[in-house]
Amino acid sequence: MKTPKKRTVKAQEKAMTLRPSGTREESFFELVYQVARQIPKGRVTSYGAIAACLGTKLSARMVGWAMNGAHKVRPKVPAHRVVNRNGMLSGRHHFATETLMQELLEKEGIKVQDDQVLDFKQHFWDPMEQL
DNA sequence: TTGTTGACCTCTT
DNA sequence: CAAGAGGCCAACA
Repeated sequence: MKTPKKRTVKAQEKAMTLRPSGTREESFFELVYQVARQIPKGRVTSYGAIAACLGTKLSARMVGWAMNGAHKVRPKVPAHRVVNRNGMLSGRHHFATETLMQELLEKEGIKVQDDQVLDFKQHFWDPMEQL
């Protein structure tokens, strides 16, 4: 019996390539992207909400990391509609321009001030509501 | 190969 | 009420 606690790179790669369950390329990232794409215009959500929708609210960090390549995947993922639990534009620094996120949100009808979404609760969109 | 970091969230002291 | 630590998964050095 080999202690499975030790996850070697090979094991990870194997899990990603073989997929014992049968799933092919549905990794955490893909799920995040799909959920983020379902965000309606003029609405915003939080990383934790997406993570919770996937079943692992503890992996909220991964959601943010997934957004790191959001602009690389196609179709593009509206990462600007995703903010933290406080409604703060924590990821604005990672966009092409720091104001891009705010501009996009304002363009969709969302008011942002002080890197914070006004009426965040009002514009909040729950992924579980659609899924 | 291992170790550290990362656009977070929640609990505990 | 505020601050600190823990935990998740994946990519980078």
